[in-house]
Amino acid sequence: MTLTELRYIVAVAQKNHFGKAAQACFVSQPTLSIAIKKLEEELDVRLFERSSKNEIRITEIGQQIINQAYIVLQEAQILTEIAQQGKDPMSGQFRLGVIYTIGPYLLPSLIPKLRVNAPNLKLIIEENFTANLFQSLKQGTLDAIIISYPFDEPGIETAPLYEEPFVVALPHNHEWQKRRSIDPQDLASEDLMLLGAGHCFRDQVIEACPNCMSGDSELTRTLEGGSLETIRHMVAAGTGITVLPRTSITQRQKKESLIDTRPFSEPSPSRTVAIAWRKHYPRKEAIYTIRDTIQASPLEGVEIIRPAA
Amino acid sequence: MTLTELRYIVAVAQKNHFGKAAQACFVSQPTLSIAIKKLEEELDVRLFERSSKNEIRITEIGQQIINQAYIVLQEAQILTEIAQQGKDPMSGQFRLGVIYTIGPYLLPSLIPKLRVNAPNLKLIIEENFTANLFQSLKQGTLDAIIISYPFDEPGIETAPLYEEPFVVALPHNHEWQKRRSIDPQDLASEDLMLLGAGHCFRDQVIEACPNCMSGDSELTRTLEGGSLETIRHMVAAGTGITVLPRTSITQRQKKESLIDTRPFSEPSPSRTVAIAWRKHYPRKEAIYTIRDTIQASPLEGVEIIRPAA
DNA sequence: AAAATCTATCGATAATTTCAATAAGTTTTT
DNA sequence: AAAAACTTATTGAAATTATCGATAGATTTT
Repeated sequence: MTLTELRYIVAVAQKNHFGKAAQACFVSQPTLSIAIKKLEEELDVRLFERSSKNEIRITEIGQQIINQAYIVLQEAQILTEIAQQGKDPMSGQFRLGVIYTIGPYLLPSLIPKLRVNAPNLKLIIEENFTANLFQSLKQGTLDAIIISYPFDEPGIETAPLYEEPFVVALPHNHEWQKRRSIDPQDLASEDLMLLGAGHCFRDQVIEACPNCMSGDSELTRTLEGGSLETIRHMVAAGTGITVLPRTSITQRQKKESLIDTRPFSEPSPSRTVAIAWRKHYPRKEAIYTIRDTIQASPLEGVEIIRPAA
Repeated sequence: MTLTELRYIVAVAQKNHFGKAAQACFVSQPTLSIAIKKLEEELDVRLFERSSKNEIRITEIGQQIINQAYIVLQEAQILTEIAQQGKDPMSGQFRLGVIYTIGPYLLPSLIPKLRVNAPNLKLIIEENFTANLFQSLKQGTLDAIIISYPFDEPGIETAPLYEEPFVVALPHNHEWQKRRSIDPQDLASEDLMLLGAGHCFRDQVIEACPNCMSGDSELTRTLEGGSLETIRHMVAAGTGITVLPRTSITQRQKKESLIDTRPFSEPSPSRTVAIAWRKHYPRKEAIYTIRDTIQASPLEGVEIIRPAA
């Protein structure tokens, strides 16, 4: 049984005439006759009662089968309509994962812009650790993730978005207030508060600032489940200092905040934020749009990166 | 789009593996790959995300399309089931027409026998004049009709069932009581009651009995819309005599009835009862079964006719 | 590097579809 | 009765499509 054969019998039922049905199907009359004969043989059922002169008649069972054939064809039509409607790569769900230390700063500006640049894209956001995001990406639960380099996994492609410097956050009364910039080495002597294990930002800070964890203070373990915002409030309260990614500090926040920030002395430690997707992901256009949207109006204080390519 | 292609994509979705899906479809892997590629090109949609090592992934739109493909295949399956169930020519509706002067005598014995011989045949009966039955047969509203010869129409085939003699019906007190048989010529002198126009039996009696309608009595017009049973009661009441087909007289009726019957003198006038159907009617088996059922246990007093064939 | 595991592609062959021409069967007209 | 008209079935050739085995290409694992 083929869809073509079903189209033929429906046409014959409508036209009550093999020749006219063939015309309506844009085939010759023998083509249609043979196809119907083949279907009748396959089903072992006589669908039409042919008579030479008068119009043909549909058998009782033939009518039932033609009704069902019509249903099959309608469902097939719906299938093509689904394909038609969904073939725009810029429409449908797009599940984007973002790590904890980027999401709160990047998404507020990104989401409204994407609403404009890709109005049919139904964005679904998940914030999590890099490791969890990667698992979901590999598994297919996420379409793309925004993470920090280094990130190199088989079957996964990445594109850098921007380079983001780290800054030091101080309480208002801190003695480093008078410094213009901070040397990473100096952090070893301070009460440094960091995120818990699992946050790549924690590892990056530790790597950038030699011996900063030498004390391995009680404080660190206390903050195991916390967020950058929690730490920021603790800095304001004078509990200690911390290192923040530059994008967590907006111009507006700088003025109103209870903390002060200082850049590191050059070369400043930094992280490269990137977007990653499965190598064979079919809707790369959507990913490129997200990348371009982010790069078209970068967050304060970052340096956008365009790959050599 | 073909049903085969839909089967392939459903298989791939189930197996998550092109090779295993191909095996399940009993085709080689290249066959399946090419078919899916062709469908993807036709729909202009990527259904699967292929990666060399890991299992394949279904795209969002692909999942929607596969769901719909499953529906299409299910409906196609239902179609074959309809065909399977309905392909027995001895099942389904069978619309049988019978003329007024046969139905009441033939059907009471025929219907129960057919219930046994063709238990799945849903018999639907229509009684009418020959002309109306013929129209319905030609139009396809009836599958077969039981009529009396002569009956010769283009596109219609017939088979004789039995030869039925005519008999004379008399009131108990009639002077012909003493006769063993009646000569058709003698009817001309009697008050003969006949059916109205349209009944072929009327015409056959008139043809068989010369001058019987010479008087063209008032009575005849009175009976225009009547039935044989009405006339029978009028004979019993002594209003006149009539001619009846032999099958309207059963053994039991003979004893209990208020009328007497006498055969015609040989050669007796008679009618040939036959079954007729459209030449290309596809369920001839059903017709043959009806014919054979009637002939296997003929009504009283008839002579069954087997065609030379 | 090599092996293993997928899917894609190639080239040849088999099967199917398609058409024009025409046959065969009926009915209507002449 | 023969011819014309009309309809579906059949035939034979050509084009298209489906199929397979072999193998290439890509990627991950050993």
